[in-house]
Amino acid sequence: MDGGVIKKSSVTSSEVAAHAGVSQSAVSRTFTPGASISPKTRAKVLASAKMLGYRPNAIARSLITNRSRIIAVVMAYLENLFYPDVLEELGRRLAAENYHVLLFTGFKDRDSDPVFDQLMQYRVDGIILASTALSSELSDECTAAGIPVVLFNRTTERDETSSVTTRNRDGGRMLGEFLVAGGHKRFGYISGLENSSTNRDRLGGFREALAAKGIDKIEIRTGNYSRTEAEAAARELLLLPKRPDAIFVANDHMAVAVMDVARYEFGLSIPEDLSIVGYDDVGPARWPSYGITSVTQPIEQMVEATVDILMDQIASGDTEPQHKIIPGELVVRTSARLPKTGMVEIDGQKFYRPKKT
Amino acid sequence: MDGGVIKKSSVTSSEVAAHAGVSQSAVSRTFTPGASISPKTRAKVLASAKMLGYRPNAIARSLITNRSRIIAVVMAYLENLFYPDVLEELGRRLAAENYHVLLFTGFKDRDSDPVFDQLMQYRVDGIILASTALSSELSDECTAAGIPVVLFNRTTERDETSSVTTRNRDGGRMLGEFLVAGGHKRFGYISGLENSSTNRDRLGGFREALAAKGIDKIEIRTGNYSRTEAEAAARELLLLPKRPDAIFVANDHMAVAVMDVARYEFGLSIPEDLSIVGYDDVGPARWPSYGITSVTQPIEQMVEATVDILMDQIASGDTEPQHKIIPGELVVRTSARLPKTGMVEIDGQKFYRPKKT
DNA sequence: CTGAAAGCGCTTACAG
DNA sequence: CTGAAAGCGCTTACAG
Repeated sequence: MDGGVIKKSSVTSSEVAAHAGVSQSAVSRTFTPGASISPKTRAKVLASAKMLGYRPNAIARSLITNRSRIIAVVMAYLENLFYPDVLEELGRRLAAENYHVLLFTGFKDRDSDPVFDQLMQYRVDGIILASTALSSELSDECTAAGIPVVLFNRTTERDETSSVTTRNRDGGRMLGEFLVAGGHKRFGYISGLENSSTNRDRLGGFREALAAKGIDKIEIRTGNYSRTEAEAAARELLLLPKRPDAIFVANDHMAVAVMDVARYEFGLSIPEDLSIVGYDDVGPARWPSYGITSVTQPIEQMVEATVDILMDQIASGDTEPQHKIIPGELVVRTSARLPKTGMVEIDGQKFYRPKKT
Repeated sequence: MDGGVIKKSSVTSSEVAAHAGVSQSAVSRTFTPGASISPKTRAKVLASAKMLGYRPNAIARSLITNRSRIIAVVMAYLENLFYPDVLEELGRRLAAENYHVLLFTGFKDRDSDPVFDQLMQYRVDGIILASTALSSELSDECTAAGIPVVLFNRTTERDETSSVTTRNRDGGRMLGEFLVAGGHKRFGYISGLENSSTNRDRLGGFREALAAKGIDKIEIRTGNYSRTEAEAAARELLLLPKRPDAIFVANDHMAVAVMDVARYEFGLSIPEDLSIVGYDDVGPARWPSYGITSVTQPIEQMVEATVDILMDQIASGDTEPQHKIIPGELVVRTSARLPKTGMVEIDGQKFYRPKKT
């Protein structure tokens, strides 16, 4: 009795061919969707393959097709649950397209050149940069090599690289209007990475909304998307002689830390003493301990757009930059005082949608 | 003027060889650490390579060396920050060994066979299973193919696959002793996946500690490592006529949800009305809103052990299962009433280390 | 539909 | 140290 899987290092298509009594080409065609092969031959091959435990070698296939079916994902800030959520959705969507994720973590800045070198060595079919920017030389190099690159949740100045973002400026503006309508008087802002496009746009929109009401003064401190730095920034703001009564924190990840500092170090009640709003609508923002009023970044839509751009560019070979901007929505919870009007409730979830005047 | 990077699909070693006036072998040797090549030839090659924008094709190299330098990481539960932390550390440590991570997410159960098929096609050099078990056939198949597999934070019954875990039984026991010493009388347990080894061990140790004090009754509900299910489990426990005064939740991710339910749905004070302890010592456990008394799972040590096993087995070709068990420690915070004795404070961090009797 | 053959871009004995 | 050559495991014209 034998009948089991052959215990050998790796079965090749030639071995299967020999076993099935066909050519190696026939084996290859059996495992190539759409190749011309008779049902009969195919069945023979499949039987032998199963018996021998054959699996096509994706490496050898890649070498010849010039397609690795691998997408490099460069992602930092994994401690911010927004990114693990994105990663999971990316994995799902790419798997559905029969692509795989080669993950590079821990590159927050433009120090990504070494990682980039490795991406290139693996001849990845596309690159998703979720929290890093490439230097423009690298970006050029990808374009030259015909490898599509998509920036996720970030743009570059000259828009020379494809990107998927949400309407950060609108979001910042909505939060500003919301806080003004809530009767707040003194405003603070805790920034993310100062030179990141999301940070600039959120602050820009916020400024604009306040300016429209004649408010020009915003106390700004830097949090760099880091919990620890956000805590320090919060302490500075809350120690101010004229303490803000509303703080916009550039993302929920930091907003959680800011709330903890306000409550547990300063003994403040939220939102009675201090209103806090964030951005992303990430997990902890929805936990009852925080209930952060926030602007959503719809992960599924963002990921879908990212994968669509990539698939399109891989198929067409045209890496002309594409930009997708997705609207977000202001979700109202308990971390900020409410305006008298403009609240809408849908399925138990509150939104702020003031009448346009 | 030219002098820029050549805009071509991909530069090969032969092109570099032609440009440098050497053989293709010489180019290969230049990029193979330890290969015998004269400094002079090497310099020539390097110069041409740079000028042409050459990067060795890792795919072609893999085909011939039978080493992809890719490790497959299968991971689920990314919404539990423990796992993103693990992922980041794994990325760092593997990168240091010049390995890369091919990530497969979203496979919680033994439904991992399709994903497994793909791992195999990419001829990965090793597999890390962080929240999935392979069926034993698959495990056998990896062994047959000589691919090292390490279970992270999980073991199998027959210990036929290498694993890295912490002393979950000891941890459960310590938590039990801690709660008994704290004067609690009625105990609840919210489980993780019931058939996971970590869950069984944590509960086993907890049971043992209580039994040693003559306590046999534990109200058990199932949380399956899911926030929503943990909330439901908490509601059931807190609705009991004789409500527990101490609940051990199988991990911090669920414990956070349980605390929120206790406080915001039942209006309970923690730890006055109810003590809660968790496991993992994950980010939110340390946030002041929660301050969960928990048992640490030292991620750096666990990841180091995992990578060590993998590197060892890849180098030696010997995939004999290895098991590494790392001790954890009971970190005391504010979510549970304190025992009168046995507390130790080190660097502002409290631990429970009762004298052994 | 099928097989023989070339070739993807490398590494690595082998001979010099 | 160096080059010519074989070969890794496939895909894909090409001819039949």
